[in-house]
Amino acid sequence: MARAVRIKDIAEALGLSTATVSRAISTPGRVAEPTRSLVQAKAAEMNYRPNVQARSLRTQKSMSIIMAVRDIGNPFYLEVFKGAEAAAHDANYTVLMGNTENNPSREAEYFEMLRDGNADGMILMTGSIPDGWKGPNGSVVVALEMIEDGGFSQVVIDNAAAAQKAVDHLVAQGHRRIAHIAGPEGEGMSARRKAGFVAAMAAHGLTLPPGYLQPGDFGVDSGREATRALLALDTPPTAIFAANDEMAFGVLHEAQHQGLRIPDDLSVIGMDDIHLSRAVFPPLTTISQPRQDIGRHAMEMLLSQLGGTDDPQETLLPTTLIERATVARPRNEGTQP
Amino acid sequence: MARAVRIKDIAEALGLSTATVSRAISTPGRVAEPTRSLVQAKAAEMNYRPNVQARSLRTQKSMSIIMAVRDIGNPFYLEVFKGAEAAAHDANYTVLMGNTENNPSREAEYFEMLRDGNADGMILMTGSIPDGWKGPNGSVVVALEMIEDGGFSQVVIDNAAAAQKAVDHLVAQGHRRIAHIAGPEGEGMSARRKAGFVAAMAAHGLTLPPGYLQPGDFGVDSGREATRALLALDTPPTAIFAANDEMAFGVLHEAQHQGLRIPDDLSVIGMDDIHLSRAVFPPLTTISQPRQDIGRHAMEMLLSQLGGTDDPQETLLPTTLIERATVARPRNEGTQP
DNA sequence: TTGTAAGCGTTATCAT
DNA sequence: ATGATAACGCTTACAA
Repeated sequence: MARAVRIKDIAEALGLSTATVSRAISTPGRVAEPTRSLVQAKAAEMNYRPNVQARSLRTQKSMSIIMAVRDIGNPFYLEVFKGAEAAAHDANYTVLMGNTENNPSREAEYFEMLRDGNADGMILMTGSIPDGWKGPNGSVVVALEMIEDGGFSQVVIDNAAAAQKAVDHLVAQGHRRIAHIAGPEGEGMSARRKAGFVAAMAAHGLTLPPGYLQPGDFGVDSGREATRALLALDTPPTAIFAANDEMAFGVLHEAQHQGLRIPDDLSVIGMDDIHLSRAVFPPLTTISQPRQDIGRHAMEMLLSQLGGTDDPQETLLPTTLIERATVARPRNEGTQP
Repeated sequence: MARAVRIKDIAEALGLSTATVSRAISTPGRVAEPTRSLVQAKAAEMNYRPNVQARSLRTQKSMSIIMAVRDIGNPFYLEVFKGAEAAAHDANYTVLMGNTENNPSREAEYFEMLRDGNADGMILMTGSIPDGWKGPNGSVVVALEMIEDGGFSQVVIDNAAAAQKAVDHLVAQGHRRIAHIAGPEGEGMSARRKAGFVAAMAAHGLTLPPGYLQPGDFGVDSGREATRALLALDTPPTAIFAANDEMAFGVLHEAQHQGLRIPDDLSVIGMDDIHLSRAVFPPLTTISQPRQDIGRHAMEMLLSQLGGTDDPQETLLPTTLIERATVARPRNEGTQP
C-alpha cells in the first residue's frame, strides 16, 4: 500500500512551507496567485486527499451530520438520506445514518456523539429525544416525525392534508362509505392522518359508523386483519384508506382472498408510494411523499443553523395523489350506511 | 455544549500521567491492578469517550470498513449490512456503506479511501474492480457478486443450486413446460442462475423450446414483458422461474392482467424473498438467501485477513425454498411441448 | 504574502 | 509499572 500523500510531501516537492500549502488548499483566498495554482496543480498531480481525521482533530469540527432513524432497513429513509446527502455534499459534509431500532439507549448514543463533537449536527427522524437533553437545539433538525415543544426546527409533510386528498378523491368517485386503517396508536404521524381523515369525512357531511376506524401497526398483517373486520360488518365500506402502503397491501390481499375484485368491489388508497406499490396487482393508488425533498430541506435548514443562529423554523411539505388502479366508482353508489 | 472529557482530564483527576491512563483504557494488560480499575472507574464516572479521530490519527488505523454496493436504496443490501455490522461491532469496527450507483469513478473513490487509510478494509458487492487495482488483496473481501481471477476471498450464495431447487420443486409438482426469465446479461449472478436452470432442466430430461429463456433486467417491467412474450407462445409454459422477486411480481401482474389465475393457470417461483413477497397476492413462492449471513461471513473473513495473512478463501452459502401460494400442479400435466 | 511553530487527543518509544 | 515526550497530519496565531 503506497503511503498516502501529505501536505508535507507537496510542500517539499514545491519548496514551500506546509502552512502555505494548507492555505492554498483550504483557504485559497489567503495566498497569492502564482503560488495558489501551483500548489493546486501539484496536489492534483500527486493525487492528494486531505486526511479528514487530522483536519477535524485540529479544527474541532467533524464535518459530519448524523441522520438518526428508527429502522435503517426501511427503504423510505434511504430516499430521505439521498436528499440529505446531496445537500450535504455541496457543503463538504458527510452524512452517516444512525440506527436506533426504537432503543432509547442507542438513541442517547447518537446524542452523545453530538455533544462530544463526533458529529456537528443531527437530523432526527425517530420522533423522540432522550430525557434531559438540553443541548444547543440549533444543531438538531427534526424531520418526518414531529416533536412538540422542543424548540427544534422541523420538516414534516402535511399528513392531515394528505388524508383529505384521499377522502376527496374517493368522494369524487361517488364513495360515501369510507373506512380508515390507522397506524400505531400514539404516534403523531398516525394521529395526524387519522385526524385528517375524520375531519375530511365530516367536511363532506359523511358519517363514520362504528368499526369504520380500524387500528393497525403499519404492517401487512394488520392491514389484513382490519380488512377482515371491515368486511364482516353489516354494511361494509366501499372504500378503504390505509395509513400506509404496506397495510394497503394487506387490504388487497385479504379482499382478493375473499374473492372480491379490486377495484370493482372495493376501492383502496394507500399512503407513501413505496417502490412496490406499482408492482402489486392491481397497481395501488396512493399518496406520495416528497422523500428526497424532506432530506434536502432538513439538511439545508440544519446547515444554515450551523452557520448563524436562525430561529427555529417549520416547513410543511405537500404530498401528491398518485392515481393507479385500485379506485373505481362504487357498485351501489349513494347508499348511506 | 460541555466540552468532551479527555484522557488528560482523567489523568489530572487521578494524579497519573496520560500515558498510564491511555494504557489502562486500551491495553489494560500493561498496567498494574489497583491503578487499572481506578482509571476505568474514573473514566466511566466522568463519562469518558475516546476521540476516535485522534486515536486513528495516531495509530494509523481507521477502524472502519467500507461496504461498497451498487445501490444503497436496495433493501437487500441493508440486511447484508446488518449482518456485517453485527460482526464488526464486536471487533470495535465501524461499517460505512458506499454507494457506487454503477459509476466507476465513485467506485474508484472508495478504493482510494482504502489506499489512503481512510478505511482499513472493504467488502465489495459491486461485481467489479477499478482498472489497474493491485493493492493488497487481503484488505478486500468480495461478496454476493463474484470477481474472477482477482485473488480475493469471496462469499457468495450457490446460485446454480438455487435454480436447481426451483426446477426440482416445479418438476415434483408435475410441471414439464418451465420457462426462465433471466437477469441482466453479462452479470455473473444472472449467468449462474440461468446456467443452473438450464442444467437442472437437462438433468430432468426436459427440453427447452425456443423462447423459454427470456431476457430481463431484474425490474418489474421486464418481468411483465417477458410474461407477455411467454404467454403468446404456441405452447406457453405452465410454470415460470424468475431470476428475482421483482420480475416475478411482473409475472403475477401480467398474468392476472390477462385473466389467468395463479397458481391454477400458471405457477411462479421468484428468487430473493424480499420483504413484500409475502404481501403480494397470491403470496410468492420464492428462494430465500441468507442475507445477514452473507454480511456476517464476509466481515468475519475480512477481519481475520486484516489480522494475519490468510490465503484467499471461498465460501458458498446455501439457499432455501420458501413455499407460499404461487405453485400448484399444472392443469394438463405431462404434455411435453 | 509566506514561514515558524504550537497544538488538537491519542498512543508508542524510551527512560526511569 | 509508570512517566516524559515525541509523533500522527493538519490548521492557525504570530512573526517576518
